[in-house]
Amino acid sequence: MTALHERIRRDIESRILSGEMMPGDRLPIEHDLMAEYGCSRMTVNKAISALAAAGLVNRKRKAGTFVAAPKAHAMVLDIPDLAHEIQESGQKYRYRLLHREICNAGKVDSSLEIEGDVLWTVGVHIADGKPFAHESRAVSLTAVPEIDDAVFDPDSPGTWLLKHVPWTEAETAISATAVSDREARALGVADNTACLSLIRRTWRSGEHITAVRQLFLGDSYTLVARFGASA
Amino acid sequence: MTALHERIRRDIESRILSGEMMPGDRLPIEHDLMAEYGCSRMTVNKAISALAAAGLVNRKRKAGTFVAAPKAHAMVLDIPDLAHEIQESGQKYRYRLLHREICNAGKVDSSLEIEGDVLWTVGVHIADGKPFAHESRAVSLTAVPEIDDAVFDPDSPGTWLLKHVPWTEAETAISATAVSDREARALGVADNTACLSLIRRTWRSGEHITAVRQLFLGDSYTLVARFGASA
DNA sequence: TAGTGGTCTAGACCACACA
DNA sequence: GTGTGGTCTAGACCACTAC
Repeated sequence: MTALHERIRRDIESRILSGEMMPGDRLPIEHDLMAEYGCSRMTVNKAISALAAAGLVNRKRKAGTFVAAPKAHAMVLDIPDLAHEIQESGQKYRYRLLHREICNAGKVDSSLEIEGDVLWTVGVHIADGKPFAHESRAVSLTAVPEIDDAVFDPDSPGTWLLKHVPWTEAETAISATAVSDREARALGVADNTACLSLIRRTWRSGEHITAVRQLFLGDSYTLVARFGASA
Repeated sequence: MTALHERIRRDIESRILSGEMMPGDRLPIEHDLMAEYGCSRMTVNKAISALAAAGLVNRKRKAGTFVAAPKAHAMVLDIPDLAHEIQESGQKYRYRLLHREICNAGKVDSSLEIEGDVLWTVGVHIADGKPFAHESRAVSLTAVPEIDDAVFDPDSPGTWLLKHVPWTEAETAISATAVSDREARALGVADNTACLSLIRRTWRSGEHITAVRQLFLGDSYTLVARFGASA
């Protein structure tokens, strides 16, 4: 038994997603939907408000409720967790630490855009013995002083951070780049191979916690973003 | 004057996003929030339900409402519209059609994964006279027969489709690749330059409308996905 | 079993935008 | 003015589940 407001929402949503109702079409007014479903206005309002929050419809006083034009930007991007993803597919995951150093952020890859004293780590993510991704990470020692005591060979610094330091904001920048010679060696590929570069920065109440740059081989890793098909 | 339920939602949201409340912490029960804000239970419920819908809290009967652990996957990806983006930055946008053909989908780049008879177009997006992105697109003639009459030199096929054929579902796959010699010539770059590849497919009520593969120079184009900072 | 959220009602007044 | 959504109330009963 699904809730009535949920049934109303799905009814209308499916009419929109199926193309039966086109962008710009006007929905019945709340009063008519009350009659149609035999319920109170609050229930109808809850259903339509949910659609409005999801961006499927626009509501205007006096004018009514209209099917919105789908927005191509603002898709939902699924960024899988490396260790989890690999283990799910039945492969054996491991992180291999290549470099670890306490230093000033100025010494680290400038694309990470972090400041102050940091713990800088470089390593590779390995699936069934095969290098899968290269990672260069800086963790702010001001924000996370206790990370100095952590050990990173079975688990990656990312896993350690997830367990110990919750973040409240994150940003991921995606671009393509050719691997440098050092990175190519670590990954076991030819120089200048095309790689997908993910730079992720996380904050906690405005304070920068960590920045990481991960390189994936271009032909073996794909990110997918979706819009629609919420059913 | 903001609505009361909105004020309650923001109050609690800011306590979570600031890190004042940690994942796992329990929120006050609805009855206590009623007293705190001097309102009815429906109003409190609307505020907390919105937080639950946004994934910031988890609600459990008998147990209470708890701050959720932030999910790294499911970030919001902003995919800018090419023509719009370029014109906003004060540059002059143009699309140059390189190839146009009615053919069977089998002849087109297999990565587009489309079937049946299609209109296949290849072209480049140009900003201030400089090639910016390479595009190969297939449009289903079954779904959009009228596209045969369209002209694509001032506007791109994507722009035409946006105006004429609303879609209901979309998927974007992001990867990195080295450009082929033909693509490199069209873009005016060296062979094997690392590029960001976006493959987007759109549907309308389950029917495949179009698939497009766009290549961007790796060092001049970045996608950004965000989590948090909803204020 | 009892505490908590999930849902719903039948009203009410207000704010806005179009006529 | 008038029609539409925006918000809110003061209850009610139910469903789940941790205790």
